[in-house]
Order: sequence, then structure tokens, then C-alpha cells
Amino acid sequence: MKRLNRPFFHRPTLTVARDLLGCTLVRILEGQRLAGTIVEVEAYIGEADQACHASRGRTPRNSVMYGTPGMLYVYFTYGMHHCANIVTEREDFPAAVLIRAIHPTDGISQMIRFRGRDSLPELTSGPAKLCQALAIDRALNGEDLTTSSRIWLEPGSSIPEERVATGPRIGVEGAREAALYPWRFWVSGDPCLSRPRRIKST
DNA sequence: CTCTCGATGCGCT
DNA sequence: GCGCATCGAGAGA
Repeated sequence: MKRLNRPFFHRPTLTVARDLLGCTLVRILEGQRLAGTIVEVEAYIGEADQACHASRGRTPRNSVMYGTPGMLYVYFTYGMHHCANIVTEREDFPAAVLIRAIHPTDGISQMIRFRGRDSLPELTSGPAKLCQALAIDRALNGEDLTTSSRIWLEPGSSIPEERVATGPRIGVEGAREAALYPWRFWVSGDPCLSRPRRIKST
């Protein structure tokens, strides 16, 4: 199967974020394929972005963001949740795209088991939910999505411009004016979007 | 439906 | 110690 390669990720983060909509996130677990279409993402760009984990410089935790584009950056937060990001731009420039929601397509019964919920939108409609549904944790931090046999991205149907909505990122209020940047992208009307979808696209 | 709040581990100041 | 790029239960309307 075709997968997204290095040049795709080695581009401006906002471009990568928008183009990731409609692509398929694939996770192989014990020989089984778990997958879904990306429907919501957020961009985090550089040390100047007050909402970015790298805003206070390089640390052991965020070092993957400074690495090769196409790597997976997984972090642990709130004492119980994981979030998955895709590293973008050139090496040594910290930037990534947070996967906030996917629309399940393959391995749904396994996702139901991992999540302990059985309604389709509840499986993957949030950054920590989809990590639980796909069994993504820190063991995958730094994984190369262009070569890994455990997790990767495949091109999907391209989403036309009129179905792409943008707005401020979620949960970053402490980030001063960066909290207002319209760096969240989603597929308008998809049933698997994350919770706060009150922001209208129009 | 909306809002509030507790859970829970750890990276970093 | 503090503060999380969150989630889900529970209460109230």
C-alpha cells in the first residue's frame, strides 16, 4: 500500500496540516489493521508559538519535535492520556501536527474493545480517545511513519476546499495571542469531530 | 442539552 | 510544587 513519504512532511506545517485531512492513519497491532480517516488536526509551529511544547526550548520530552519530519511525537498528559503528533518541517525546527480526530474505517470492533464504548463517534473523536482506540502510547514516540511496520499514513480522498473549516486551537488559552491563531483544521460536518465544535465555519 | 470538576502521573520551574 | 495540546461522570436546566 502506498504511504505518505518524507517530502510530504517536509513542508510548511499549516500546509501539511490541511493536507492531512482525508488521509488514513493506519495502526497494525498483532497483525490486525486499525485505521481511520483524519478529520481534525492542529498545527504547532516553532518556539515562537506560545502554545507549542517547544515554546520554552528543547527538553527531553519535546526533542522529537526537533527531529526528522515524518516522525511520530507521542506525549503523555493529565496523568492518563496520550496525544499523537506528526513532526513537520526541517530538522532542528520544532513543529508538528496534532491529530485531534479520525473517522474509523478498519478494525472498529477492536477499537470498541480498547475504548470500552460502542458508538462510532465516541471511539476516536478526540486526541486522547483516538490514541486509546489505536493503542498509541509512548512506546511509539519517535517512530518513523515513513518506514514503520506498526504505524503509518496513507493518502486518502482529497478534501475539497469548501469542506475544510478552520478556527482557533483547543485547550491552549494560556498561550496569549497564539491562542487565537486559526491553526485548527477540520472536515466540516464529520460526525467524529472532537467535542467543542460550536465554532462555526461558514 | 450545558457546565463543572476530579482523576492521576510526570515534566519542568 | 504547578500545570497540563483531556475525558467522562454527574448535576442542573
